[in-house]
Amino acid sequence: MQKTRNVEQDIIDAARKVFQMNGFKEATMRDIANEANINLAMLHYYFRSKDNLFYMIFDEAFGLLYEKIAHILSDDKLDIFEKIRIIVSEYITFFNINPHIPLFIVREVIRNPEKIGERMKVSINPIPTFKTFSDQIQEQYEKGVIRQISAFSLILNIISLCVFPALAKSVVNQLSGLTEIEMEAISENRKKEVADFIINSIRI
Amino acid sequence: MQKTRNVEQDIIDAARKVFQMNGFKEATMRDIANEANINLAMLHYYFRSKDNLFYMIFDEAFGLLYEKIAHILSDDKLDIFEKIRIIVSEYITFFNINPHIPLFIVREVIRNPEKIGERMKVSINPIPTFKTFSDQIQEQYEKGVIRQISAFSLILNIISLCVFPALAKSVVNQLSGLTEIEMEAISENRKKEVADFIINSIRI
DNA sequence: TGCCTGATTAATCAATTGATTAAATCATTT
DNA sequence: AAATGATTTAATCAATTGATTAATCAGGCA
Repeated sequence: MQKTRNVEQDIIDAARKVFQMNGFKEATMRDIANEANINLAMLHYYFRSKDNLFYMIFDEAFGLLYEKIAHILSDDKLDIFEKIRIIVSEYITFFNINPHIPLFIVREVIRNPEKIGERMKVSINPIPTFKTFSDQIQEQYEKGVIRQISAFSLILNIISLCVFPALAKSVVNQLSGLTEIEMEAISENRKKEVADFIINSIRI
Repeated sequence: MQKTRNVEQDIIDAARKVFQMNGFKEATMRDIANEANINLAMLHYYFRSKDNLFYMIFDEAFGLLYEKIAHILSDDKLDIFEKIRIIVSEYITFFNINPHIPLFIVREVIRNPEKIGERMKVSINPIPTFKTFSDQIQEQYEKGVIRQISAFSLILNIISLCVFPALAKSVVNQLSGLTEIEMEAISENRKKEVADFIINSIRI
């Protein structure tokens, strides 16, 4: 009772894997075809060009990343500290599941800043998100709850602390000789540790 | 009175630029030859293969990064807070001058973990550096000066906060629409801001 | 000067890769 | 069953790229 396979979906799954792992240039249509268990001509039959396939994957990846933080930042039922804890926890989990996404995005932006920059902008709803969070920080600062910091800096610091360790995981792995399981435990620990680190830093 | 040009040095400079910008696979020997104002055959005449050239550039980049932090961490005349301020300042400066190095290294480790992992290890003197810093943290914790944190976590956080913004500069640039001069000013500001952020976080 | 060694060049090779084509196969409808 | 349109395949093309080769050039030395 095998369901007839969905070739398009197989291709997208294969493309996601191959593109995220290797980047646009190093990914080959033949690799994607193999991964999807079809041949090269079929791949071009379903998605006319490498560019087509690629932008589909890129938009999806960037959308996932952006939506996650935007959604939390603009939630007006959460206080600053709750937001920090949730973002840190969700991002660290996300990057454990999708370890190649941050490098993938950074790499492609560097390769083609104008074109990729455009695509990122269309994914972004023009930042009421940012305004909400920024006001919230200002408010808490005026109440004497936290030190002065710009929303920009705080968000950049949060993302830095979540993304970079995921990005550099293979480097740390190689240099430290830790096992996969040990790395996993450290990463799990970091959900609390990083949130505490950030909160301790801004709380007066 | 033109000094006769040093072709080897021209090649190394060209290779550094092209490899760091594009990574191993996307960099072409023809690009390097053009950048060095020689032709392809000359390039192979001086450095037999692309691999040869590449590892020279990789070792240099990784060595620079590592030596910088190792040197400061193992200096026993500096207290923890001084170390943090110096590392943050020097790394932020360094990544402004060499914006492609972090991505370059991460990318190549992912491309070829075993081979590149080996090369990184030979650049590293087996970490008395790390021991010194670790002891120092433990000591300050016992004196009640700082909160408990592992040397590993603290170093990872410091590096994350210095490297990631440099890495993601092109993304931020595209999304924010800030000018080069504004980005430069923010980066300069961050030297103090990031050091404060870290120190506030660990100081009791 | 004439030779010799190292530097330089143009041409070419083989492998890889995105893309296309034309033929073959399959499924659905009449 | 025949026909029609969608799917699948193998073969091929042109461009790119790392590497090599053979020929040429430059300049120091006998």
